[in-house]
Amino acid sequence: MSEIYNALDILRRLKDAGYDDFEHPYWWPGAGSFEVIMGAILTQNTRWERVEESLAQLKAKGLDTLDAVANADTGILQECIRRSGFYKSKSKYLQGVCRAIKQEYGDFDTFAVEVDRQWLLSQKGLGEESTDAILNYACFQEYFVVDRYTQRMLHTIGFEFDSYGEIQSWMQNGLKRYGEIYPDMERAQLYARFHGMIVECAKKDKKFTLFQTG
DNA sequence: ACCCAGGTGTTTC
DNA sequence: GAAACACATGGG
Repeated sequence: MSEIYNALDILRRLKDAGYDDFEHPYWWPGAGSFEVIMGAILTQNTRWERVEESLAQLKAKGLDTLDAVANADTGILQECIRRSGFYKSKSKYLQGVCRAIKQEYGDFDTFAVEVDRQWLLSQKGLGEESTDAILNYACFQEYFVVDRYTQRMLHTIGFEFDSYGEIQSWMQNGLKRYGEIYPDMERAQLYARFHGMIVECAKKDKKFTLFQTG
């Protein structure tokens, strides 16, 4: 098996192992929609299955639009997302972000076109990962999402980094020639699929044996 | 009973 | 800056 030297090698190995097998081209459920904002906050330090339950609860209460969440009763909102953990903080963040988006951009579609990374980072409850998840999966912008899975995978391979930004740069710079593997794919979609492959690999193969040497 | 999960904010050195 | 801690629920 060939060695891992850069992000392109990782991408190639995941693809060859069959992890590029998605129902949707952008992997994240509801990509391009308001739902991504909800999921990005709800999934913080929480299993995705809990997020799916919360999203279903929210939808059942009609809290699946920007306006509805912005105007929601806080108690109802908290009850819907309780099983995702940190429900008091997260309800505050969800509502705060939705209200800020309404005030600054008016509606989700305008937000998706006009928002930038700095604006998202200035919102309470949105750190680097959640911000990049929204930028990539809701706005289709070219930001690679660095999550705990990605960090663990890189550590398993033997790479050490000091910060989120270093990892993101290393991944994005290393993917400059991704066209060798995916000739006709948009860069934003490539980032999304790559991140998706890492997550699916992590779930199936918690120790990342696919990347263990020796 | 203990540890972890698709993080982030606050406090403290 | 970068550690240490709180935030909360639920499954292995």
